[in-house]
Amino acid sequence: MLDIALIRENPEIVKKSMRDRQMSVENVDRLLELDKTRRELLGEAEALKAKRNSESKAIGKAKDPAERQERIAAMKVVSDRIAELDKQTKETEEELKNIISNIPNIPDEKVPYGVSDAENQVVKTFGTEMQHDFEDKPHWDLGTNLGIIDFDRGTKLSGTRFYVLNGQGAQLERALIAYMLDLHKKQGYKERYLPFMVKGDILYGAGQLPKFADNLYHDVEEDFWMVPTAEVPLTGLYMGEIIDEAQLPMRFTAYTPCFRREKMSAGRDVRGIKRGHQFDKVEMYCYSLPEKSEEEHERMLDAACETCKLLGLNYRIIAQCTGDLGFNARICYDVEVWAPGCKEWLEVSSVSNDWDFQARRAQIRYRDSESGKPRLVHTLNGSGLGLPRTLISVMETYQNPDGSITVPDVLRPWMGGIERIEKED
RNA sequence: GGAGAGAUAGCGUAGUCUGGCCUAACGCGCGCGCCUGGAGAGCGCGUUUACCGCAAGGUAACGAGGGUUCGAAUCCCUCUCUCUCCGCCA
Repeated sequence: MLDIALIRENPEIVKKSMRDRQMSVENVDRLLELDKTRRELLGEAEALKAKRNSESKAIGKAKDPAERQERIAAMKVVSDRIAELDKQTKETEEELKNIISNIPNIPDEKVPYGVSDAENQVVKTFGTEMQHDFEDKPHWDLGTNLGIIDFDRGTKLSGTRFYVLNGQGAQLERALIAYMLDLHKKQGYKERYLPFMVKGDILYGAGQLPKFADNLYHDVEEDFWMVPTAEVPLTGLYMGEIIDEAQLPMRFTAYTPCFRREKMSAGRDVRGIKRGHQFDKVEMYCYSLPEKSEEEHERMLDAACETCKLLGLNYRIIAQCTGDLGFNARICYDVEVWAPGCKEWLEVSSVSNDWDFQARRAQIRYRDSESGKPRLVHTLNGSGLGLPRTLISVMETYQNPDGSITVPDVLRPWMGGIERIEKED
């Protein structure tokens, strides 16, 4: 959420940011109108409340019954007017909140302008669009042939876009999770094991509601929401709190499955495990001092890249353009890994600095040691990494001519020391 | 799922029966000052947040939301969470 004062004073900056994001801006004028109305209503209501408070005290002290009755009757009129004003204020604030909740963060000046993800910019490439000197197979063939991915039984259990990992496939998934968590721990991120279902207000605080409700799974009976990313509970951890300045930065890492409804178009990303309604992810998150958040952003991007590098994958860094930038983000870099079998770059991480945008919505503050006043923290989040696509890249990058898969060195401790995944009996 | 007890400021608690002197006492913690060679003890002062306003100042918040009332921490309703006991369960 943006600061209403900022919108009031610089509506053109907000409008430009929304145009850059290819959004319509007419709501901004309505918002300014509501803001003005709200302050007028408050002014009148508060003056009347001041009068009522003092007069009510006086009534309490008044002895003469006739005088009391007279003053009570007079105050009744005032109270009715206050009730009316409060009602109008509430309605105004509801509409205002509804609009401001849907205004996205303002892109950083470093974010390149672009209409869609087609205009994202490659910042740096590490490695190549490599191909083996034999015919590269896509992971769905590799996985099916080795018996480590079972698409049919996944569909049987849960429908389209679900799959089952078998044996060493399952173990490889588990190994990747453990490897990533341990790596991020070394990088200074503290591990958390979190609930996979959260309450609605946590999703609101993280910026997922109300705008993205139709991408979420919701248990109506108990009003639980399945997390679409660990970012949501990681934001919720300190929602509404005032953090001791000495505690910052607070860096966390967590594994969770992610649940997304993804009303996907038929025919797009249908093969393999690239996009599903449930997938594993290891996330990084940071609560930062405002002055340090750019530094933390670099640090987090490095942490995500190091994961790819140590796995021996070919990867590149992409700067999201204004048209692709996520709602909460002020600036965001994607990390993509090369998959020689599918012959495409796969997004495995988005590393965003949300600035104070998410913190304002979730009311996450710290006490500034100099002024003694609470100030909003900056929050950052980044995948480290998304599992299925990392698994794809590992399988396809490390495939051998006979269809087996060499286990990357760094994963072997979690794979019982085996060097190669071969067809199981 | 059943029965009961609770939720007040950083923490612990008083106030609720009997509405007004309660934005709210007290203790602990924390901060500043005095005292001290230094520390402690002691003493004094201070210690929530948001919103409106140039300011003076004002308004709001006692788990959340609604209601009654001139006036609600206090009375009524709904909900959430915590604890204890019983039941059930991986």
